[in-house]
Amino acid sequence: MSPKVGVAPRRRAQIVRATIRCLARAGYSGLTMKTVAREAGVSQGILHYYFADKRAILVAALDAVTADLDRRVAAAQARGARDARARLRALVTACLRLALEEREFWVVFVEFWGEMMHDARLREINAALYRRMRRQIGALVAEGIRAGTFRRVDTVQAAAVILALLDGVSLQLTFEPQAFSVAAAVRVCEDALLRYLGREAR
Amino acid sequence: MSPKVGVAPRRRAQIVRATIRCLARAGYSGLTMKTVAREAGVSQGILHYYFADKRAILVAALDAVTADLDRRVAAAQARGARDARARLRALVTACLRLALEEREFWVVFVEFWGEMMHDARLREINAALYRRMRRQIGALVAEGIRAGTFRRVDTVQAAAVILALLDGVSLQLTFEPQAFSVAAAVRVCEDALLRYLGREAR
DNA sequence: CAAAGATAATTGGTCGGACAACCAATAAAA
DNA sequence: TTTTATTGGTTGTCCGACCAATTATCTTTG
Repeated sequence: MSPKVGVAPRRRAQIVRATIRCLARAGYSGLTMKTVAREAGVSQGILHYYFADKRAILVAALDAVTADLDRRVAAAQARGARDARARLRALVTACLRLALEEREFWVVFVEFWGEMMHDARLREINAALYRRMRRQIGALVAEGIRAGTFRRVDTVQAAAVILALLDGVSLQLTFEPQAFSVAAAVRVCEDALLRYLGREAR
Repeated sequence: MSPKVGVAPRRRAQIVRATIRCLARAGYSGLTMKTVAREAGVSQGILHYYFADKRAILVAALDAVTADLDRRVAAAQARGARDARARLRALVTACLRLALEEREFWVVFVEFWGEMMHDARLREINAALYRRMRRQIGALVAEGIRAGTFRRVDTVQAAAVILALLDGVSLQLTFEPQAFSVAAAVRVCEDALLRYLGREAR
């Protein structure tokens, strides 16, 4: 299909990054091969040299976005404190900041949700990301339980709940940024989660 | 622009409903005036008689979907028990069932999220829906507080948190229906919310 | 190590098709 | 008979895909 050596990987990445920028700027419906080619600074024909068709570029773009998303989350975890509660706060902050301040990636991610409804391949990429996220969050919760910080909650359920809350709050932050500040959102989320996970009511 | 009497309102509604069905089936990117016209059983020319352009149809469609969404939620509230806790459960159940069983509306709603990023008019319609939902949920929480069922939480924050949780869980239900059943999702949500709102740990 | 040959990379341009928008003609309703 | 409603067909535009031709980059070999 496409070469595996030489400049190929770099070109592919260049095209994918250009696609993400175009998506962030004009949206899914405004995405054309022409604008992508111009954004990447290459000719239109080359897009079909590196990708079978437009859809293949989209799949690669979602792959790149999801990879970037959990790379960022992992980074936030790495430099977080050892304490489970502090690491949970770090994760929450990282996710919410991403939604409001790194608009490009979050916008593209939300745009893909609509397409996933009608494309199993995109859906699977997203499902894999969510499995990784839930596993990571679940491990964090389990750690807190072992340390006696959190109550003995079902870690699988807790991971789903926490991820859901983050997605939902991120959405509200994105659509109504004037209604909530990131700091306030982090505080609210943390408060809600500590109450959900806490061993006793404050 | 478009007539306000005669068959006009019915035709407009007919076109909008056809648009929603097409969106649910083929997605935003697969939506064409031709398919909408065929789905509505009218000619293509008439779409431009009742709507200025394609975008206007989309705006009307989002209007219809949001109106339907909070009509359904309100209905679930109306036949719910008087008790705040039971009404919260009814609201949670209604929202989650909507996401999984009334796929048509939920799919279309999620598809619009992507477009909202690039269209202020769509964004405003959505923001209005969310304000109504939060107001409704906030009132429910306030009622629970007055009755002594819930702790003295900030009702505005609580409404945002509850709505966020519902959106997030609905998304996971939609993309990975095999991973969660509706019943389980309702149970998990209710457990999480009661712990969040409860006056003391169980 | 350099010329030659092979392969990879890139271009500009073309093509059929489909799209949104428009309109002239006409049927139905008031 | 005037207004409202509807049609079928037309139009110009733009899209994704494709391709022939050209250049750059490796590989082999004399």
